Amino acid sequence: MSKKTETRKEEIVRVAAKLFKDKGYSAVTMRDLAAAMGIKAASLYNHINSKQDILDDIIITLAEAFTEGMKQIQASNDSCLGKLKQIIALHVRLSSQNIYGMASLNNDWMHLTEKCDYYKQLRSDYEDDFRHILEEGIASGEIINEKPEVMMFSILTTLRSLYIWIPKKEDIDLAELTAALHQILIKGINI
Amino acid sequence: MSKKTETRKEEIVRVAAKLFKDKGYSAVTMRDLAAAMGIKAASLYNHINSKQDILDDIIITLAEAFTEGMKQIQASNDSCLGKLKQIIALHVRLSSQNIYGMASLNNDWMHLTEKCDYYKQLRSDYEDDFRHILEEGIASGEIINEKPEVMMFSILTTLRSLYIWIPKKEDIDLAELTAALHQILIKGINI
DNA sequence: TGAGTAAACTAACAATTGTTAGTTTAATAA
DNA sequence: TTATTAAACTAACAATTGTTAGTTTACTCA
Repeated sequence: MSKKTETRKEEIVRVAAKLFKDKGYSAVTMRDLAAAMGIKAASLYNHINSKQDILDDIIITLAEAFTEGMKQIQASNDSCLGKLKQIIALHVRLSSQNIYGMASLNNDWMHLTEKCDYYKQLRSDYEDDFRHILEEGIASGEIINEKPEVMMFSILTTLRSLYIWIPKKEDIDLAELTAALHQILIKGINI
Repeated sequence: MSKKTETRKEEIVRVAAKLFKDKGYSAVTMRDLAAAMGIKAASLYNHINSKQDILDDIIITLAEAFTEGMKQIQASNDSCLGKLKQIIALHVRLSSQNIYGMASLNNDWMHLTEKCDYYKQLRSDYEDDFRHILEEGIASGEIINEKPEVMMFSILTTLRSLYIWIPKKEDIDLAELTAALHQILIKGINI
């Protein structure tokens, strides 16, 4: 019952994500996708319902994984800085597992239709949780009291963009990357 | 001879950038743009040559402004940390002056055609200059010796994404934002 | 008044879009 | 063998795309 081999539908979604990363959802045609699969466009519809459904699948799956990860971090008894470190690790893990999907998540979420409100709610909740951790850290004296909004924006933007950068750096291992990000994002870069 | 009033063409490019920010270049049609201008699509062609030219205009203008800014920073006698502070100020200034254009620069550069190689060269040179400043800072002991590639990625990603975030924060003034970014990106967020 | 011009218009084009309908192929299970 | 089924195919559709050609409108300046 274990799904060790991917279905044809999963293969299509995976290849689509790759194309979406390079040109964006709108610029990728079903004929482009079919060619990348080695079949004709009409044949895609034996496996998927619509182009829209492919995008929904890619984005919502990832967004829910982030939500799930955040819930586990919240439930941990870690310090605020410890939770931040866990968030960094979460982004490194999910981004490296699904580089192409992360591109759609970041750049093509506005092309969602029925699922768009749901996605925006997940993202907004995630940011609220993140902000809350920072504010707790400020209250407890773990984190400097300097514009938590700018802090969150800076850290989250970096983490959300990891997908751009990870594939270029195959020499660096993920634990090493996580550690470097922790140093740079939390402790700063000056002596 | 001073261009105090914008030409019709400039107005079209400005409105186009606004639309491109929301939906991306590929998803914006010339009929969308015309409707936003209050005219018919064919009328746009009295002022512009093609949809492609609009994107070229938006992106190359901005990319050259960043190149010019970086050249001036390089020419200054500032310390490495001082130059980093100047880079932060440069991004805050250009991003706040052209929020919509920054979206195209970040998300739609791959839809450039003839100008794409030129753009990529400008970007690559900019990153080389940035990396060089960091490496000098490490050599001189101003900056920690921790993976300059990750450092550059983190800082540059945050600065490049300012456009997402600046319009939402009209209460914060730009000098204040620059100062907060300097604290957070350079000095870190922990006590 | 009349010429010139900037900037809009209508109408249409060829190409491309996502998608559907109906059919064929090839492999599997009875 | 025969029946079933997954997955490909061809052909076509209606809508939308960027763009062109030719025309009209309205304002400026001599």
